[in-house]
Amino acid sequence: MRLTRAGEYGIRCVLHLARHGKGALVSRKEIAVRTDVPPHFLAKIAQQLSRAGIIEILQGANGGYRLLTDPSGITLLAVIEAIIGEISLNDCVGRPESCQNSTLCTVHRVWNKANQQLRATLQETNFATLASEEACCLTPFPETGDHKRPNGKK
Amino acid sequence: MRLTRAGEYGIRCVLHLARHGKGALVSRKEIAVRTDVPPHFLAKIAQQLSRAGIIEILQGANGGYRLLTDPSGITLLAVIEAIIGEISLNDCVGRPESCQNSTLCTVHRVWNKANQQLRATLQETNFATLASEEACCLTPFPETGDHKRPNGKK
DNA sequence: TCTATATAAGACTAAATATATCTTATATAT
DNA sequence: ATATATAAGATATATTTAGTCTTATATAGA
Repeated sequence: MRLTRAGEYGIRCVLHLARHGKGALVSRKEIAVRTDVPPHFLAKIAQQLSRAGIIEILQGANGGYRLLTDPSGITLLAVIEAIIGEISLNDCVGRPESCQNSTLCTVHRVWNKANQQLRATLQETNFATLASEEACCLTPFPETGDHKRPNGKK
Repeated sequence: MRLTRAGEYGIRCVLHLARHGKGALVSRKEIAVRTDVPPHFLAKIAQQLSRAGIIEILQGANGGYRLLTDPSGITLLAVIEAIIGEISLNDCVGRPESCQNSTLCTVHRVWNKANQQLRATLQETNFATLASEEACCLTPFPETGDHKRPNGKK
């Protein structure tokens, strides 16, 4: 498991849409600017959210994105997994062939427990709650628009 | 957070040592073969475990590694964080300057909660327990010794 | 129907990270 | 002294992630 930039951006996107409520159409450009996500990158993320049934994409002039369901029915888990796939903390790298019986492996049991807990926690949170509170990952106003990679670590 | 190969290898290494008990000296070569970890890579990992005070490294002829403390006092969390640093699910990428007040941000609160849970779960597990049970990540007998990257996904 | 505007989709580039190896140096038992 | 074992850092390679660019498609409105 790793919350990639794409996953983070997906959360921002849905959070922004959630503040407009279910069905409200918001242009990709507005979302991109307000959430500080590169427009083309946002397009990809939106496609994944669309395939997951979370948003609807409207093409053409005056197009944009909108939530298909009420924010209260959209969990943090659903959004994240729409982007990065099902969360799994333990990749069981190196020796997958011998890991079929992972119920026998004590190490994997721990990882699996942790994994379940993590997914449960993320599932408890919905975007109605998130949108009603403060978030530091949405800009109140347009930004400079530069998207050089920060070289922050980890 | 991501359990890298190095982290996985670190667990295997300590698990193998734990089966020999505190203070028992095991050569790097033996560990490398039995845990299927490239010897030079193991050396690096061992250095991190050593700096973390988990193992002691003995140089010279008949050298090797050994646990400094009883396996029951070594947690899964300690080993993992010795290798990959403190676990953090949320990198808060993109906008670290505005994330100082993460207590205000509802999204971060969720991540932080999940993060605490995860670390707690990994801390509950010690290597005496792990070593007493079956594990699928240790080979009973020496392997071929080839270390091509598996191209398994995710 | 034409034009402007908006997104779709995939190729492509660049950067960061992870993984593994190689070389030279150092320590220790015999 | 010598053989054996690990230390430490440089280097190479692969993979993944992040972001951009180009061409195609869809829609509203003149």
